[in-house]
Amino acid sequence: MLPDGAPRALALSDVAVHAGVSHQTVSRVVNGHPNVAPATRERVQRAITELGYRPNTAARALVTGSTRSFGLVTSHINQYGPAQTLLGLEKAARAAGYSLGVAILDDDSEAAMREAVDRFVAQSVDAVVALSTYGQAVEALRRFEAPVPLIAVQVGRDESRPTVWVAQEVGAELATRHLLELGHRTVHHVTGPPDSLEARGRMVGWRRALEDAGAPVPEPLHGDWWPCSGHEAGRELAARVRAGQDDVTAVFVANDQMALGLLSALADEGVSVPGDVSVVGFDDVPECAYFTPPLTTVRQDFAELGRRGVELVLARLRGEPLESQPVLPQLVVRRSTGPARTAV
Amino acid sequence: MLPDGAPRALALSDVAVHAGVSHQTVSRVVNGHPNVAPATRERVQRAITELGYRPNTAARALVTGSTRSFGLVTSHINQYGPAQTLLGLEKAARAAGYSLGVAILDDDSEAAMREAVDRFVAQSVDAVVALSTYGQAVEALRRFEAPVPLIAVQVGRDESRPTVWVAQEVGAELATRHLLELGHRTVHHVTGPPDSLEARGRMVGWRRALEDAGAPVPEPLHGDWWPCSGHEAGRELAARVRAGQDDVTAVFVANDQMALGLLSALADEGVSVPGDVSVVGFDDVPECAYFTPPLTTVRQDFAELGRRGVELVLARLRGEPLESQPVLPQLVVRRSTGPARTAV
DNA sequence: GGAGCTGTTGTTAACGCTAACAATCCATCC
DNA sequence: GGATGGATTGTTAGCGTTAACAACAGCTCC
Repeated sequence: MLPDGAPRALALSDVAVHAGVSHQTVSRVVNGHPNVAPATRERVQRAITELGYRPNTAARALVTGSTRSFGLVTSHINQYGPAQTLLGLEKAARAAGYSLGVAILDDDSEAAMREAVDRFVAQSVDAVVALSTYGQAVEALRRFEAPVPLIAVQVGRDESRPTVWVAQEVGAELATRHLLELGHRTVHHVTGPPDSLEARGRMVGWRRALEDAGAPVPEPLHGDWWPCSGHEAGRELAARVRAGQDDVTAVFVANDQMALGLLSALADEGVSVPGDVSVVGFDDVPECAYFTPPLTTVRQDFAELGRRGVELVLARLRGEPLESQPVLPQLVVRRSTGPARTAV
Repeated sequence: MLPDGAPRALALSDVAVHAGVSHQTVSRVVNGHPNVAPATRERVQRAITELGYRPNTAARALVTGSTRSFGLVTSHINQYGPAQTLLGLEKAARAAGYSLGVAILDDDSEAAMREAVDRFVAQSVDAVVALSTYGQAVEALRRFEAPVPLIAVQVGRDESRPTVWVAQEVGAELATRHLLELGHRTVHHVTGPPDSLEARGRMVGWRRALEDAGAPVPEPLHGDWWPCSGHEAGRELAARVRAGQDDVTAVFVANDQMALGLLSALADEGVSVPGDVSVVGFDDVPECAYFTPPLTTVRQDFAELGRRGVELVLARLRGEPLESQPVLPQLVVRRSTGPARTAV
């Protein structure tokens, strides 16, 4: 009886015997080297397909030092943006002949980040991509001296590392200006978690748009990306509306999920959207066209982000510098925004 | 000047020289073998930490034939369920000392599935986990003769392969019975895509609950998991409600996203939920407590699913059979369901 | 006190691949 | 016609690790 099913995988030498050449010639064919006679090449090709040979990645990695794989470090992969970016990354990596390993951080600490990167380095990945990480983890990234290229995706601009990012501020300005142009005196803001660079970028853009327009900058409300925090912010704002503080007529919420919670709270409290208050979100998740009312929001092209991330990695591996341009977000107007009521 | 930054990674032999032992002794310490004198072990340990040595995964894989890694094949990772399951899988794999590679299928064809599995096999992964795949891909999985264990997660029960799954029918029965118990004469159903095993399971459970109760089984409406298709179904049903077909008082929608679309369509058409029609979803995504109205739904514990998937893989690798029990879903009652109006 | 353990360490040979070099063949050129 | 050179093929070594075996110490036991 055989040890366990598989009778030992095929090696180069098996193919070589079958084709009547040396193993090195087979290696040359497999790797597409020039200087193999067409007839030989074809004979080897045939032997390969007949036997169903696949090169052993581990052996190759041992001698070349490259696994043709990337490591992806991320947290919050269960959220729309990161998941969508992962999709783009994997596809682009695969197209370039690389495979993708993932590590999900248990928390956003430096230790977790360091451990994940270390594990990838031990696996001899060719590069590590850090996706949408927060707080300490981002700081850590900045300081790391890894023996492989370290690329950051979607964490906002970072001078110290190669980075691919969406221009968060631009998106936030777009949203805020849209509301101001509708005649709102000012725009309130529900932020994301303070240690998220995306959240900070959106806050910066919001503030800048207000200041540029000479509008007052109200104290922002703080959220954590989840609908629940948006709901709380919504209750708070609804209370102010009912108390007659009529500067609350427009809200820019830092992501769509929180906007959903906010809409739900406003509806509960009898505040009409967009009649009393206009709301803009961020991300353009597929659901938001079906919110009540359909949500005006800022679309980020996450798949593109993933693609550019891989592009940047490949450029780095070839030793080219390639300065990446930010991906630009777009405003998507739906029914949650409307003109400000004319003041009393 | 050095070739390119890294001065060559440390090898066992470097540590051996530093500690004054043979490389094999270092290997024994690294792998926790018994029969190393405590004093030696400690000396080697110290050398390891001083030098910052990390074993080379490729070399180890070459000789052992195991990479201590799993491959995850999936599509639709941008949806809540798969993403959440990935989280559970990665964490459990890491805890067991395995790393995780991902392959995302471009489409649900057999060719795509075969190619993904092949790539993982060439990478010498220890096992391949297939997550929530559809159509041809699932069929393909059934026929594959891979040289590594192939485990299916979340695709419903499958006699031919080790499988971890949520009892979809049970969840669907829970939802349907809940509506019947509220006094609805029958329950309409919006399905998922027909080639999804989950969708089929939910339809089976829905039908069974109706038949058990002696209720009529209406023709189901077909969706594709996305909010847009739920919206269409909602318009269709709203039209029937307004046409006076008063058997449309309760709908079980195969996932929460479609339920959102449906709620939005009903609201647009002036159909009150739960006044005129009660709605139940499936998944319990974090948003659904903030839908208008908050959605009654069926909760699946995806993280648990991931954990059990890894458990099953590990059992297989140890050669134990381990028959996995299904994960049981739970009904979460919110405000989208209410008693049927008493008939005219 | 020597046979026979047991525990500890070292030596050697793989694993499957690529890189470097050597060898061969054949055409071309003076 | 032999030197020159390019194209093609083969040979050898080594990547860093583990497995198998050998070697040796120190102990127990009769």
